[in-house]
Amino acid sequence: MSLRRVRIYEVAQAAGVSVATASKALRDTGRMQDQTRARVKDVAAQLGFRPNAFARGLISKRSFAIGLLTNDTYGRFSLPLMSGVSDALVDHGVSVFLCTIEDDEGLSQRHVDALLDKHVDGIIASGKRVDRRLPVDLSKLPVPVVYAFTQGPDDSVTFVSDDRQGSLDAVNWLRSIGRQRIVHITGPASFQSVTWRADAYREAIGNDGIVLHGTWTEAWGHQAVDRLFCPNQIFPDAIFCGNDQIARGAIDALRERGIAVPEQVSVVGFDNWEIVAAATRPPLTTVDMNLRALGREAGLTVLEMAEGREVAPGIRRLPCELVVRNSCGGARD
Amino acid sequence: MSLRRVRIYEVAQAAGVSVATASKALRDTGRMQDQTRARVKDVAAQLGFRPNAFARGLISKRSFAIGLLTNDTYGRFSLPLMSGVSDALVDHGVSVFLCTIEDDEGLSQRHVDALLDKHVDGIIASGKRVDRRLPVDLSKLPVPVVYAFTQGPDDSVTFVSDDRQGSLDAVNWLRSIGRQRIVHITGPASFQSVTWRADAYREAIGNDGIVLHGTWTEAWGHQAVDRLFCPNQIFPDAIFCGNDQIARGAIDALRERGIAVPEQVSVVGFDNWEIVAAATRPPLTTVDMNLRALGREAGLTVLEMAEGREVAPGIRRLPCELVVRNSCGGARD
DNA sequence: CATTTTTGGGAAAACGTTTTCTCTTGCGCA
DNA sequence: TGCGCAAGAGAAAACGTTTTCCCAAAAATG
Repeated sequence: MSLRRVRIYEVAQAAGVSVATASKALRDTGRMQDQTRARVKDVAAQLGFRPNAFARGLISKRSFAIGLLTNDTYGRFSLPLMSGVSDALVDHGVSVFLCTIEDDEGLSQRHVDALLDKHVDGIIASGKRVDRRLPVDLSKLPVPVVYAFTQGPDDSVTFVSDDRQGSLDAVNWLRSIGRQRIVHITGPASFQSVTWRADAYREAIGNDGIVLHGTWTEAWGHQAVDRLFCPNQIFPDAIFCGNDQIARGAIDALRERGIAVPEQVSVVGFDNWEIVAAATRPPLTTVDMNLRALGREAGLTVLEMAEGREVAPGIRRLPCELVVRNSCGGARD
Repeated sequence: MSLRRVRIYEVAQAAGVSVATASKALRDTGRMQDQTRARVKDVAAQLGFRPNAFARGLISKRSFAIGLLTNDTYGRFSLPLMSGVSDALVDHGVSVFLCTIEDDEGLSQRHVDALLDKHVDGIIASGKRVDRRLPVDLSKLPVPVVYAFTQGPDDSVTFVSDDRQGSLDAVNWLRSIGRQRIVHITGPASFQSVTWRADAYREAIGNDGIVLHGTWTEAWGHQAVDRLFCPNQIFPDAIFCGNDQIARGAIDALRERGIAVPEQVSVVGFDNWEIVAAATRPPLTTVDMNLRALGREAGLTVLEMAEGREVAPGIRRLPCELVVRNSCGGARD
């Protein structure tokens, strides 16, 4: 390992110009003959010159690094987000520090301190719950902060998915394939996203409907089906589930009762968590929150702010997308 | 945002010493009266002085950042690993760049270039498969590299889990609770880990046993059970599965056939993928590869190398751990 | 008391860029 | 011919530390 790195000084010498001219040639600034510029660039490429980030940062105050803070240890939400951020930024030469802080205030602070010490160009705060804050105050940092899939202060730039639109799409899809008695099995009422999704469900079916609250687990999906499909009752012909795990539990329960999915009952999930959605039998039609896209937007936005452009605060809702598999029947036109 | 950062110059002034003395006081080097040192430190703390990482790096050539490269987009393996790395290093002031490179050579190269440009102190290469290499050559980089859960060159420092020991533990546990007819349902024979686990299985039961190869899916677990439990046959009384998804498929299939788990058949998985292992009914007893510990070791090792200490190349196998839940019956003493 | 050694601390160089001046040269124009 | 101006390029300052000398005073030594 360790070939000595070549400095701009060497490039300048080899090209027969001064260091100043070499720098200007490479950065496309200053005035000089096109020929000179080309020659310097050639030499630099040949020598494999890569400017020293420390020296450059010392002057420009930019590190081309950002931090992604998350309390989602499991990566359910933060990984697609991260992937989007990274995607959007790698071509700008920006790398991403991932810091998982699991609701520990001390740990969070240490991570944030480490990020600030390294002069990150910005921070993206993200979480596993859109209606909770991270256990650390990022509001008076010397770098720009954007929030994605977590709650920020009032005047912050925040990206979330449009749960209402996603839910409307899901329920309307069920209606469009002829389903009439659609119920909603979902998570704890204390979650903001539960409210959004349930409200949209009611809005789409045009009446109060049936909303069952429980936990975010397969077990609850099971149990809810047991409750809905007891004898001497008119059975639902479709279930809109608050997440994919509930949907999977529901589908398993339906199969155990000999009720055919999707022939007799259609099931839609929420999250498009591949590992769950692809393993259900039949594979699950579900709402994808487009977290990668969310990450991309968040990444580009924090970069803009780092470059000094003003960004209006507010909540940006990015559209969800219904991913049609086989748990509903019908076929999207 | 943006309170001007205080420079060491201001600290020196406020403490009535020179910049040189201030630096030495803070870094615990040089010679001076204890009282002077204490005073400088006090003032620095009071002013909230944080040394500029660019200036420092320019001299020390250290960034206190490392890169974690992985092609495991889904994070199944890389997230626990990352978590361990980060854990071990955050208290050394080191942050971790996460780069997911999904088997794309160009993308990999861009990420690696970005890391080198930032003068990372080291790189940890990791993957989703222990017998595959990343699509990029890290062998002649100017920074130390360690490999974790992926294959490196022959003379590299590599960390993997001890699949043999983990498998022996699992099968011996089944034997210790009285199981006699133990079969092994696992993934494609082309995987190194499949071979390790199957060999250990055979070693533990002392004969050839029954090994069924298929895919890493629930569907295969299902199917394999269908094949094993056809009438007019002596049924196995335990299944050692190559991963948790297969185990889940198997358990579901057993339940559908009215075979009681764990009363009639014990099932053990591999991976301890919480989301699967905790959702099976009953919850799955399974082998945990201790990826966090793996990450911790890899992190500390790459740091040692960054600090210039020699580390002997070779493959380090870290122990697995059997996590006992309810899919086997019995109870560990 | 004279010399050497140690102690405490400062001046300045170094790290590798970018950027702001400044300088020379050549050219157009009256 | 003399003047102004633009083009092209370089010298040097700046960024904020760390580190290497160096120096004066104090202490130890003979």
